[in-house]
Amino acid sequence: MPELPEVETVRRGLRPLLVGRRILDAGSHPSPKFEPASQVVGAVAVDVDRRGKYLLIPMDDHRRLIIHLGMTGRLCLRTPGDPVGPHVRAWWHLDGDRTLDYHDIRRFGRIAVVGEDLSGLPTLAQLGPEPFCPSFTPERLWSELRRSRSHIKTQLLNQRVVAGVGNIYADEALWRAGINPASRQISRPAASRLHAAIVAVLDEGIRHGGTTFRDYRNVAGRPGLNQHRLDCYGRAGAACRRCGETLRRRVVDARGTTFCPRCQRR
DNA sequence: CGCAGCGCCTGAAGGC
DNA sequence: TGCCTTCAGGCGCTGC
Repeated sequence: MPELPEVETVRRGLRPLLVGRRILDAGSHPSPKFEPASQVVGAVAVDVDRRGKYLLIPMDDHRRLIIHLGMTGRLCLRTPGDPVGPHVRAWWHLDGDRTLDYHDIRRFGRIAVVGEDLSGLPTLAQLGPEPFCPSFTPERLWSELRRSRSHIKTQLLNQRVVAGVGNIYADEALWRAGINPASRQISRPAASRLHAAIVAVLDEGIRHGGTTFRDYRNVAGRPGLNQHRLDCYGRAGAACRRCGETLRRRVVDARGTTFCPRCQRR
């Protein structure tokens, strides 16, 4: 489940492989979610950027190739003679005789080519602040959270509040801030703790190459290391590292959620 | 306009 | 052993 740290790790690996390369040919799985891949044939990749969980690849014709990895998306470079994986949903043949393959077992990902207009991608168009950007402040988070009565965890998963947080890092941040995921209102000091926790867990995720539970791999095909450092997600039934209570799992708005019933009281 | 609920997908895991 | 059911979840869409 690629979230911001996983997508950022992919971005860093992909950039040196792709920048300056011309797309000589491309193809895709027959689905509107992947067919736009072929629209960049003939163009040269100028950079590899990221916004939230989206990869944005500006081309020399001023359009951008957008890739969202969904739940199981992977990007990797293939050399001639390498076997083609069974779940390749799109591919771009580059000058230099390499092919960038987009694998996606469950096809939750998406590919688009856009110019200035992002109206075809409303989630990207309305994305909230980048967590590491100075515009993401405790004040801004608190005022955003006060506008809604949804569960706090659900609000963290809303990409308009802050860009790039998914299920794993939402659970980690709420655990670290000592906030119950089913809270609907939090205090100003709690919002401040949550802000710091979001930034910290995402930063640690990036520094450890992302979190691999099952499918996530970087561009080199290797899993991340951050799964060994998580305090909360995936640890239901184990002891809380802060208070020793047994971590519990429940469902919050249809999302599996792990939390500590003692140090994340309502 | 906000938000709850559903559908999309496939492989892994568990039950019988 | 093998079949069936359930689960994982980001996001687009629908409808209240």
